[in-house]
Amino acid sequence: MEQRRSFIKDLLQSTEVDREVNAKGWVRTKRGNKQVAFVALNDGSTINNIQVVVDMANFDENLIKDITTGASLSVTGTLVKSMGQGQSVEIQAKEIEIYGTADSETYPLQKKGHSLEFLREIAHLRFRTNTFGAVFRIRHAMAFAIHNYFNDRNFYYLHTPIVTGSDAEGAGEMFRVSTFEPGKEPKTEEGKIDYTEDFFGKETNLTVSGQLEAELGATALSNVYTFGPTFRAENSNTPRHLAEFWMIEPEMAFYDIHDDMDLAEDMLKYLVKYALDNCIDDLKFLENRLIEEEKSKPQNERSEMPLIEKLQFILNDDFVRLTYTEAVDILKNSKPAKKGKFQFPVEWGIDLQSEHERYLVEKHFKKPVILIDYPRDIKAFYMKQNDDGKTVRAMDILFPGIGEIIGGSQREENYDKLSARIKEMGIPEKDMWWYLETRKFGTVPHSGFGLGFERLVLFVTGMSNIRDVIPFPRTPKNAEF
RNA sequence: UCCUCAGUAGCUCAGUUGGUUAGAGCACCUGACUGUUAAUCAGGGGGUCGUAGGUUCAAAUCCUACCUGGGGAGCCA
Repeated sequence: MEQRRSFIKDLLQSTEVDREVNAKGWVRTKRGNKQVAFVALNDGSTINNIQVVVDMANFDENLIKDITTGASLSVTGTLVKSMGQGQSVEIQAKEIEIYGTADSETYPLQKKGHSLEFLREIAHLRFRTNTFGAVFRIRHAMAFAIHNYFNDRNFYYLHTPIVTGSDAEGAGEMFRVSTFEPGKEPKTEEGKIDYTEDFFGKETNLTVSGQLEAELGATALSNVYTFGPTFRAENSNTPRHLAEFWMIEPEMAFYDIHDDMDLAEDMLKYLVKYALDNCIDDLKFLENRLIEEEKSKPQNERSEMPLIEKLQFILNDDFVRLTYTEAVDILKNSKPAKKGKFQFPVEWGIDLQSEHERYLVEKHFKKPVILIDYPRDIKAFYMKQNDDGKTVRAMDILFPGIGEIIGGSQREENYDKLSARIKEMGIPEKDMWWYLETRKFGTVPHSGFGLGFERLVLFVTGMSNIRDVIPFPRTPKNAEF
């Protein structure tokens, strides 16, 4: 009788031995001698492999030859207590079927470790490594936990459009969406491209944010969130930026900026705790990988604490909350400022530079920091204006090593103030009529924020390049796979 | 986009002030070994030194441009 396939994760936890089982997966390593071979098999259900013991006497020599790193197998045999050290159970193979061989001369993955840069060039195969297996299992867990978190708190998952007709958000350069043939665009009498002839009858782009649409949902459903792809055509070449990334944007009616911060902090802690509770094997692996990697670095470039401790540390303490103005005072009185070490001098009104944020988070407070009440001139039009006439109710959450992980604000709900600000900033009012109408009819105080999903995964996995926490990174000059 | 560092075997890297036939570890192939743990041991094959020019008797090594990648900055999530 055909044995039903078990996941390796379940087999490894099983105490029920001396029974026939079937496992399917990919070979990580094979070792042994003329009498017996040991095959480490992995099926992605866990970072751990199951050891398949092959008594050479029972199998065709050519079959065993084809079992090389990367080959895919179905193994039927007896789950037994391991005779060797290093694992509690193993499969004594009775039957082995090879689905696909992997020519050892040309298969790019080896038993030994590869650099992340090399693996990025073979992103179609990197899932098969321990590191990327761990990263993408954790990425899944975080996505799942986000839906859990919101579902448990009366939030509705709102699907905002990927193709948008408004370019008012001002969140960055956009990718145009058009069905015009390049070079053959119809022209108006003035010689400009005539978008009324285009598929949507107007100029359209890929979304840079679902926030404005989410606000519309929140003014009826109370609490909504979006979780979808976001596109920015910025020529950003850093380990923290992607042209295509995923963003979570909750939007809550009747929330002020303090409720907004409470939610953001609670959610981040929930997600970190979820990873610790559900992904500990993968986290342990990533922690060790990091320790190994940092051995070759000088002392001062190594992390201050191991990954798991760093995650636990986030849970234990409240995030520091202070105003932009207070932060500027701290920076002005800081050692680096007095010694002229900052490349950019600190002055009230400037947008804080990376070096300033890093000082606050990594040197001064040594914990996550939430900054609020930024100068209105450096923030978006929709943020609620404070009574001082100078600042807005914005909040940024800064994480060590990541920088801004969340950016949010209380929204301006006053029609007159909002439309005045739109005019002031030269945003085409005719494109914003629908947004403004939510302030005309039954307006409510409301708030929201945007969480960069990859930045979250970056923090939780301890990886250092954002291109290694999304399966197929899209960056300037790179859309391979 | 700017600054900076790098590109040598399938992978990771060494290669001195320019000087014979460019090396190592791992991987791969062959062989040995009765239970291995990224197995071990012995042997073997494997290179247009990122690309294109230039300097020189002579270039992996020096110069210029370009390409690719890392790190930092800006833009931001």
